[in-house]
Amino acid sequence: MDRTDDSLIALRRILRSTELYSRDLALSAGVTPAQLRVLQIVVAKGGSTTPKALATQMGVSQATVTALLDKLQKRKLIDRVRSEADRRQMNIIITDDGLATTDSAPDALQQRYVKEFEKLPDWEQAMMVAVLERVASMLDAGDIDASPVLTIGDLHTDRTSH
Amino acid sequence: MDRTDDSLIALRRILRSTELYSRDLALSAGVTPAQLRVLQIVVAKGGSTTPKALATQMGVSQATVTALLDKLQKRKLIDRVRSEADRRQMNIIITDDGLATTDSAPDALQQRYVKEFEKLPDWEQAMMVAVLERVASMLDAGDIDASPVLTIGDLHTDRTSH
DNA sequence: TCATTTCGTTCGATTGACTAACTAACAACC
DNA sequence: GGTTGTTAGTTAGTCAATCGAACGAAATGA
Repeated sequence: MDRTDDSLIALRRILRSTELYSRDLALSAGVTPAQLRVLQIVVAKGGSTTPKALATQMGVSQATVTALLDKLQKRKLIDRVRSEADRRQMNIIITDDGLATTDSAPDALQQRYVKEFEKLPDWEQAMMVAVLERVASMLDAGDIDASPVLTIGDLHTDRTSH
Repeated sequence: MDRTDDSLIALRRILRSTELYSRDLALSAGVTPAQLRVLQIVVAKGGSTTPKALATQMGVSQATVTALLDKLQKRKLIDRVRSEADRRQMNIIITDDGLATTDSAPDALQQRYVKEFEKLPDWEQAMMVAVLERVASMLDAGDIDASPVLTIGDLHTDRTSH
């Protein structure tokens, strides 16, 4: 029918697959999706960060982050340590149990996607990156700064997509 | 430069934008995302359907649908009418106010995306569709029932395959 | 110094989701 | 008919995630 519809349908499939995976991954890791996201961000930041940074990156309020951290701390997946440099800040530290939890998240989405992506010829990879970035910029409001860590997998890079 | 990371980052930006927009969208229509999604499905079904059908399509329990319908009915966006054919069933009928709500839902994400997409030259549209469908199939488990309505609520649809 | 801002938390509320238990209606069957 | 089982929807109770508002403690700056 229409190319616009085709592209919307494909986009929707992408969104839905990702969401479904993220739920399954979180549940099989024994935490909720939001909690797993927190753990993954802390890991991506090198094992420690602050509630403020988490709230910004996740796009939720500090109050929400506090609630999530309460649950994670109660289960000993993270620790809170007051910062020496700025005593208003709390350092959120991932524990060994927390690391084990993120490690045990199978992350099937990333594995499958990455595996298939890397099988593609060079020109096709380049084309896909170009198109995805174009779509992202078409959707991106511009006032969005945080690049959230979803359950697609860890990225070595830590950019704030502009 | 790592193309795999670049593509994952772009994907995350896409997911992120969609998620943020879906919130604003529903709020500016004066209903919550889940409630808007109920209204949209009822409209898509021709203005009337049953709670059971809604629950199936949304991938949530009937109890959840009942709670959503309670709120929508209290605001006179839908009506409940007991079926004559099978008196166990309720027909969920959208009201004029409900129709007005779905019509006024700006759906900024889709509108902006569509507007920009349709400005692109033909070959570029074709390339984008091809890439998006490829990504979708790389992510997709295989079960699809995608419509060209891009709302985040659809992410919870139809988890029968998991 | 003192006002302002920032950081994190607490509190109260709402939304959306679940399960379990219930009522009402239909469908078979003997 | 009456009994049994299934299906549709609701009710009740619970929980996670989220928000805004109000707060105390700490840093900043005029």
